[in-house]
Amino acid sequence: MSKWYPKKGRVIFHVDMNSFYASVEMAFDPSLKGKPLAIAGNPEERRGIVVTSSYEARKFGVKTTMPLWEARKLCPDLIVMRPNFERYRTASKEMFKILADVTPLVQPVSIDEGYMDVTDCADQGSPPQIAERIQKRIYEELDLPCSIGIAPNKFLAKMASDMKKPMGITILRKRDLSHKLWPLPIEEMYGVGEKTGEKLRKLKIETIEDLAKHPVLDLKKVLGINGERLQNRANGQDERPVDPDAVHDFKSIGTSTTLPQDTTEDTEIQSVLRRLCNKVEARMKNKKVLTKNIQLMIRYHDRKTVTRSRQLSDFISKSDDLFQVALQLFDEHWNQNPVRLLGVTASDLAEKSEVTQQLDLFNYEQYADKEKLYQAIDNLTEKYGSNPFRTISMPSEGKVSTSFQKDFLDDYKKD
DNA sequence: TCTGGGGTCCTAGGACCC
DNA sequence: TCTGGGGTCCTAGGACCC
Repeated sequence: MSKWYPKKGRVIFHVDMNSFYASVEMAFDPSLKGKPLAIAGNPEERRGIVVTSSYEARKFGVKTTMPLWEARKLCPDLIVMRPNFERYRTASKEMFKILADVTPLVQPVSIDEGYMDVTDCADQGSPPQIAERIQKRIYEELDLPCSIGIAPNKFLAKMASDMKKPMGITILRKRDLSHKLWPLPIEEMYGVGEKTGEKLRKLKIETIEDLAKHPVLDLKKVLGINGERLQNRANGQDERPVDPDAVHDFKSIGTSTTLPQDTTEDTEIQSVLRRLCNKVEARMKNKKVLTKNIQLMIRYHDRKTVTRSRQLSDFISKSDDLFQVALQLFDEHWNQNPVRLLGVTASDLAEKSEVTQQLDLFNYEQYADKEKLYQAIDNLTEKYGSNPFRTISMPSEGKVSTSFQKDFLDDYKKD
């Protein structure tokens, strides 16, 4: 039997920027400070919603996702700006640079929040000291407020950063659970949204403590595997590591738009799909990836939303190719009702360089040496899992069909 | 004259293969 | 003369988060 060692706990931070977009605008133009401000998509058009609002605006009841007309009714002096994403991205980069000065173990989860594993940063001071220093630097150097949660894992750190806003630092240890976490209403738990909240209420679960103590089989019946996971979290258990590389392996690139008016007009629909595909192409190019799966999203007047996708035999990246698939999906599945929103998403992505590298594998003169070929195959298998050969051919860069690859490989292995 | 746009993860059924 | 069981892939949809 192995010797028992006390398991060294982790120290995880969750850094959460306070009303980020609004705060960035205020840092950019200090005359906005102290005023009710909302950032909203398309303030001029109908269907604008509040994306972020300043604390001054929140006092009037303005909330994220609230339709703009409603926000203006609640707060007639509301200053409304459209988002400047470039500005936010720049601020975000600066913020993450400050975090990276503490440790490389930083995992961005969105433009305005991230986790840090500072377990091994004891040389820089106690966790609260480190957190204070981070908060101070972000405030003094970028003029931006943030809240920081300190806890033994991601879930608790996330909950902690939410407890004091703005400019809070909250420590949530295991021994604090019963008085800091458990009294919260179940809807405030990260991972519990509207639907799950309703299901839990039906089980008479009203606080996080109720969830923590509920028979787990009951939860599994209603929520599946998620029931068990939520209960573990309610009990302060969460083993997920802080993964600095998680940002790099993104899984899809998509864009969508709500039309100015619902339409059944074929030419308009086509031109919107074109625009969406152009945008996806540009973003894929930026990230140097190709796609093998295109998904089309159609939302109708009654907000009923339908998604249809197609798995392709070849990697594509050109707008024309994307458009061809998207339009085909549209024609096959549109029910002729007025369309409110259209979206195009590329998934099953692969890095362009690696797809090219895979192609090279089948330039087989290069692999006259069988050992070398097998080595190359093993490398790819290790990298991509059991079957790297499904994802090889690219129409635009030398025609190599999947079946050919398979046959070729079978032949090659025979002798 | 309500409810955007960017994502992730999970589930479930059917096809298909062995 | 009657239908197993496991695994993977594909598709569609739901839930959640910021």
